[in-house]
Amino acid sequence: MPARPTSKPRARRQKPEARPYHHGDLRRVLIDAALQLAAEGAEVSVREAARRAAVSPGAPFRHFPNRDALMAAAAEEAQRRFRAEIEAALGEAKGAEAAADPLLRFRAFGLAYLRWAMRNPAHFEIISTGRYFAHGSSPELTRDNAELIALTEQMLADAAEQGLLRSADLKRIQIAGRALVYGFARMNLDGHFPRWGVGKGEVERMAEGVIDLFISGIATTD
Amino acid sequence: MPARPTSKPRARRQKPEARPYHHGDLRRVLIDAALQLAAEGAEVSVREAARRAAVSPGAPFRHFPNRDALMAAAAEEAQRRFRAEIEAALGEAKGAEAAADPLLRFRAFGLAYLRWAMRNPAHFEIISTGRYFAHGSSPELTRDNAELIALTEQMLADAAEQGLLRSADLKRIQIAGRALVYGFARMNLDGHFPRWGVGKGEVERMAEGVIDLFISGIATTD
DNA sequence: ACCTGAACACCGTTCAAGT
DNA sequence: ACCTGAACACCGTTCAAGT
Repeated sequence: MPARPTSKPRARRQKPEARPYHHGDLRRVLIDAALQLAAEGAEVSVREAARRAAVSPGAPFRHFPNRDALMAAAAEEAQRRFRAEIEAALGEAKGAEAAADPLLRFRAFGLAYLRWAMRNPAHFEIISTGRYFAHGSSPELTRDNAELIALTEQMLADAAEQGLLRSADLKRIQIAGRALVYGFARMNLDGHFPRWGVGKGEVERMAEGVIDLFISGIATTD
Repeated sequence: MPARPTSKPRARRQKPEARPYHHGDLRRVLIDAALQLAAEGAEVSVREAARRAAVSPGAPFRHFPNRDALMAAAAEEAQRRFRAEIEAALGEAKGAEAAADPLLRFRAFGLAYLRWAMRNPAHFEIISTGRYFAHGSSPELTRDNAELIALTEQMLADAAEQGLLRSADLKRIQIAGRALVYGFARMNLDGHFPRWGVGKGEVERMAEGVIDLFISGIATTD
């Protein structure tokens, strides 16, 4: 949408985007600024977000009680994007033979998870770290997360029903799978891969390899 | 060691612990303060460490060029303790049948890794996170880490030689194993376990279960 | 109803001055 | 050689005052 500088000065409400911000959706703008800052590898500070929104240092506190609340809101937004991509990937996988094979869907899930984490490390961190804010205090984050957990739980239950799993301890498999995938994502984030001899270009291939290793480990051998 | 307040005032060097600090090994004291702060769940700040050492805010900068250097020094100390515990655990395992079975040693390694991480989460974070400082800038951390990596590498090579592994891709197994164990430790650290229905008391048992699941997945079935 | 701008208590870091 | 204490530029947060 182009700006509309030709509108009369003092335009009445209707479209409150005549001047840059000042009256725009500051909340939204602050969240976007926070995500941008993180993506740039910078520390996310309320003041810098305010600066980018061209408002005074105190203005953000009219929309968020404190810094953690801003981070939580940013995390909610990032999680929304994360989820959208995972569900899109699962949607694609559904068309193929994956519809019948729950372990292929499990694989597609893990792959989508890692691909997003590899490509959006800073946003992934905001979602998953426990440092910035109490994850449990956001109902949206809690619900979203529970739904993703339920999704993989169902895949494993289906797999078990079809006799595809060597072990009946689904909870253990699920947590091991999540630890694997979360650990891989965090190794990337925390800069561990150089010392493991995994170069930038190999990371996504290695992600796939590691997922396949895990799945072949839990699957019945036939 | 008890203090020696009976020594003459103005005691010559020899034992520079007559007065609390002020001339003691401030560097050491600051590192310990940083580790204590982390263990208490507080933010580690140079100023607070200085306060605990009863020195002025500028004093630490005579021993560390900046905050990151203090964090790196704290990480080196934590890594030393971490390594000591892992090697002790491997030493014990060596007596038993584990000496002959490289996968049992691999298991003992993973268990010791997770046990330490579960019991010292804040120190584990200082070691492993990439945020506080550039891990590669500390030769000691780099060397220590490389040695631990070489250790597990050797275990897997032995296992492969004895025909205990289903796959010949040792690098992939090694990275998957590390991702599993690192991810589990971080899930604990980042407060994920409540939402996965893993209670405080179950975490260590689950750690064991997850390691066993992984090993049974990579081992030849016989 | 929302924003400004000054203020406060923090923090990392520097630097002259002290011993 | 090492530490103090004041200073500076930041940050989160509050609050009176403006529109």
